[in-house]
Amino acid sequence: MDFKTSFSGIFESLVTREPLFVSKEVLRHSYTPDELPHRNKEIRQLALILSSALRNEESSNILIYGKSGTGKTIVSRFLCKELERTAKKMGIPVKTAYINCEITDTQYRVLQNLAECFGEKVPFTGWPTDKVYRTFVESLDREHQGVVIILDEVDRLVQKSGDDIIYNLTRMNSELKKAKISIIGISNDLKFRDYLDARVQSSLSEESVVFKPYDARQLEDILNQRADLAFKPDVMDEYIIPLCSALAAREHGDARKALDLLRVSGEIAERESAPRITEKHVRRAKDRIEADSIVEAVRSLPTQSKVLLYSIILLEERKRRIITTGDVYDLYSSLCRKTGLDILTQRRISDLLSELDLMGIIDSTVVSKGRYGRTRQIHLVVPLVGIRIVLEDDIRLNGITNFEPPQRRLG
DNA sequence: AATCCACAGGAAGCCCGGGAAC
DNA sequence: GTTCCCGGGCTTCCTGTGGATT
Repeated sequence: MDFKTSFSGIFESLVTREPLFVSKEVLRHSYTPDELPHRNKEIRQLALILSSALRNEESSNILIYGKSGTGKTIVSRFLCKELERTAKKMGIPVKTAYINCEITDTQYRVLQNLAECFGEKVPFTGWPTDKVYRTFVESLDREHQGVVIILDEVDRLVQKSGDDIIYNLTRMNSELKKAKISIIGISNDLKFRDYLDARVQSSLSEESVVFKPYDARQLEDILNQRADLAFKPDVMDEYIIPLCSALAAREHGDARKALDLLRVSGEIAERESAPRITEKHVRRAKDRIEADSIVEAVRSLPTQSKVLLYSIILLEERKRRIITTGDVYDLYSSLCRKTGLDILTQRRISDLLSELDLMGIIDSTVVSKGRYGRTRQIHLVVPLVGIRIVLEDDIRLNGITNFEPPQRRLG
């Protein structure tokens, strides 16, 4: 390689390049714009329900359904902000709390988080749950106030820890003397209601609002609105936004994906010092977003899952026949012996495989092979080479690279 | 029709680290 | 220090199962 030609002028190009962005923040998920296109109906519907908090009345609990990237979270947060602002102007005490149940996914932690939102100090573990509950109730009831609690991804919480928390929260009003509480549950799962106990079902979804996926044209409006703020004028071809919208619309109208796509396209173009964003950048952005999320997911896997995944890769490379749970477990065990790691039971491995399946790293289907039993058929759905490198990067997996798996007798 | 394989996946309970309260 | 709680990772034990084989 000729260093003189390849690197000469590198600083000039960095200094003189014109950034395409005015503000990248506008394209991030955390940004809440002043206007939310194509959600007027839902906003009005929800505002009507929540407005009773401003009249110091008990307001209904609400369940919001919709797939990811349909604006559920952003609309709820927007409304809470507005509610608090209006209440402050009117001199009415209203407080809102937002909890993401994907992270806060046990009864204890939800209550602990809520208590902390209201200024209580509760350790993240140690107390009996009912004590945390009491602390929270007392903290709420110290003054007359309306309280709105958003439980985002509430389906995850119920799936993991049952619906006791929801039951307790919805029942809380009968215990409160001064404060009034209402709950907004947000769920990605449209069938979520069916998993709930009948009592909880009726009390949580006194009102329900469905957020339909955006279609390509609506996504375009959203992107246009943000792009005006995010980019300098005239930095992209006019079909870039329709393209991003169309690509995202194919994936059930996920606005978040559309925004990511636009932002990353811009970043790629900027890094190349391109004067404009073109289709080429969008295509590349799409590939990169997909690859990055896989690599990140694999990198953050616990060691045991990494070894497990590594054995799937080795088997996949041999391509002898369809991979089953038993095959993977055999190879996994010998890898563990070689590295000195504990060998987990097949039961546990079965769960880890389900997790990998859920993450979309492998694809597995349970099939029955008659006399030859019931098992999972497994295959990798991510690029083999890429994740192999990520796995071999892990120091703890040292010593298993270039591992020759023992031949397994054929069944 | 009965059998049997190779697991899937539920239930219960253990162990550990983290923490509070006494 | 002892005793209590919580949650996560894990094991043990278990029942269930679809269809080829007997």
